[in-house]
Amino acid sequence: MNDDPRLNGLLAGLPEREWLRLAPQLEWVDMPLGKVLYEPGCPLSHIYFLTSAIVSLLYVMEDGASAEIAIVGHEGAVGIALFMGGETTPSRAVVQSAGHGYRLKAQALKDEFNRAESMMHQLLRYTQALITQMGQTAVCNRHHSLDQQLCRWLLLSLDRLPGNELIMTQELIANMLGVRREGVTEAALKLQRAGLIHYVRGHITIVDRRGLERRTCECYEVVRKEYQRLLTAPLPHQA
Amino acid sequence: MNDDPRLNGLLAGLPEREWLRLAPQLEWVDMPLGKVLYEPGCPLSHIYFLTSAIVSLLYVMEDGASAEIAIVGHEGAVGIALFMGGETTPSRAVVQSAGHGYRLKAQALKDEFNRAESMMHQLLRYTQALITQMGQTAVCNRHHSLDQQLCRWLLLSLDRLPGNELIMTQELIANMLGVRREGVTEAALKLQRAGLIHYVRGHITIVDRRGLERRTCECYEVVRKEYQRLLTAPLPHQA
DNA sequence: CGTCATCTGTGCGCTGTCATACATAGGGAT
DNA sequence: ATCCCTATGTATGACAGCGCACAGATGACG
Repeated sequence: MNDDPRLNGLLAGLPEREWLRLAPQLEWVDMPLGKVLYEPGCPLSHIYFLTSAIVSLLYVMEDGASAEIAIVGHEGAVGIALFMGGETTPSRAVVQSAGHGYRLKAQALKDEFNRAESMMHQLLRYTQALITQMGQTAVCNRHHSLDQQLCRWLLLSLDRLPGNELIMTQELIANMLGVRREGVTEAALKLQRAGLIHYVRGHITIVDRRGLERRTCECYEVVRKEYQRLLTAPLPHQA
Repeated sequence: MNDDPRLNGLLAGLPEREWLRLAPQLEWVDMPLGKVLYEPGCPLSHIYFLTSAIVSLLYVMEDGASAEIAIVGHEGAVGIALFMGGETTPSRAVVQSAGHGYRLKAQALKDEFNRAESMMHQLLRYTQALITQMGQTAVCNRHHSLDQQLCRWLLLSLDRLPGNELIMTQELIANMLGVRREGVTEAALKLQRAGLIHYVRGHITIVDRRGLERRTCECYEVVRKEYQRLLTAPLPHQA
C-alpha cells in the first residue's frame, strides 16, 4: 500500500541511473500528526524524503516559545544537516500534516553523496530554496501583520497538499507562527467573513485562493517563485 | 599590503594540498563601507572570502523596509548560492564594516567543487552554520525585545572584529535589525546608562562584554556555539 | 571661525499584539 | 441522549514598537 517514492520532488528529479541505485535503500515510513523526526542536537539517523506529509521545522526557545522557520512537503527532504556535515541542528522537525515518506539511512546518503552528482546538486539546490524560505520567514516576522502571515502560511501549506482543505487547529497554527491562539482566531475570522476560507474545528477549507494571494505579503510569492526556479521537478499541487 | 588570505577561517581550514591549488586564483579585494557585493536576483560572479570586513545579508521588501538575516565575517564566505547551485539569491550583500577579503571566480569555485573534498565539506558546514543564524534570527524577531536583539547584534558583530569598537551609526543598526532608529537610540541609551557600552556619533565601544551577554537572549549563545561546533577553524577574535 | 550636515535624544498619540479570563459550541464517547 | 473535552469567540487592560515632529550636539569643511 506504499505510495510512489517519486511523488517526492527530489527523488523524481534524479536521472534513472542514480535512481536505480538508490531505490532499494529507501524505507517507507508512516508519519502521523505530531511525530517528531528529530530533536535539536540529536544526531540524525536518516534523511526523510516526504511524499504526502508536511513537516514543520521549529525553533524552540528555552521558555518553550516556538516559531516555525520552514515548511517541508513533498518537494523536499527533512534532515539536510546530514549532508551539510554538521550532523545535528538546533531545530526540531515535527509532522504538521499526517502522511508518508521514505527515509534513507545516514550512511547510505553519505556514500551516495561522495560519488553522486545529480543527487548532490539536487539536494544543494533544495537547500538553497529552504534557506530562502527561512530568510523570508525572518523578514516576515519582523515586518508583516499577523493577518498577512496567516495568509502566507495557509498558501505555503496548501501548495504542499492535494485538495483545498487543511486539517489544522488554530492552536497549532499559532504554534507554527509563534503567536497567540487568540490572534489566529481573529485573523481567521476576518478571512472567513471576507469569504476566503471556511473552517470548523480543525478543518480549514480554502474557498478563494486568489483572495488569499491578494491579502498576503510579498513573502509568499518570493518563496514560491524561488522554489519553482530552484527545483527542476515542479510541485505537482501547485497552481 | 594585502593581508593574509588565511585570516579567513574557511581558507585556513583547508589542507595544504588544496590550499596550494587554490591560492593563486584568489584575488584581493577592498571592501569599503556600503559596498554591495551582490543584489537580489543577480547572477554571482565571485565568491568572497572575508578577512577583515563584515558583510550583512539583507532581505529588502518592496516598500524598502529591510531586515538583516545574517552577518558574515572572517569565519565565512559571501555568495554561497554559487555552489548551492541556484546561481542567485533574493538577498542583498552589503559591507557593514569596511575591510578586505579575497574573491574567487565563479567558474574556479565550480571546478574546485567538482573534484575537491575538503573545500566542499568546509563550505557545506559553513552553510549550515549560516542557516542556523538565519533561523535563530527569525525566531528572535518573533519573540525577543529590541533591547535583547541589540545586545545579540552587538555581540555577533564584535565576534567578527578585532578590538572592542564598532564603527556604526544607530541609523545603520536600525536598518540591520529592521526597526526604527529611535528604538535603537532608546535601547542603546539603556545599555550606556548601565555602563555596558559607550558611544559617540557612530563609534561604539563595548565596555562590559559580560554584561551584554547577560542581557541578550539565548539566540546569541545558540549561534555562537553552533559556529564553534561546525567550523573547525575557530574564530580568532572570539573570547 | 562659522556654517551645515549628520548623529543622537525626546515627546506624543496610535496600533498591533500580548496576557488573562471567561463564554459558547461542536462532536465523540458512553 | 448526555457528558465532557476540545476548538473557537470575545473582552479588557497593558505595553512594545511605530510614525512623526522637532531639539540639541558634535564634528567636518569651507
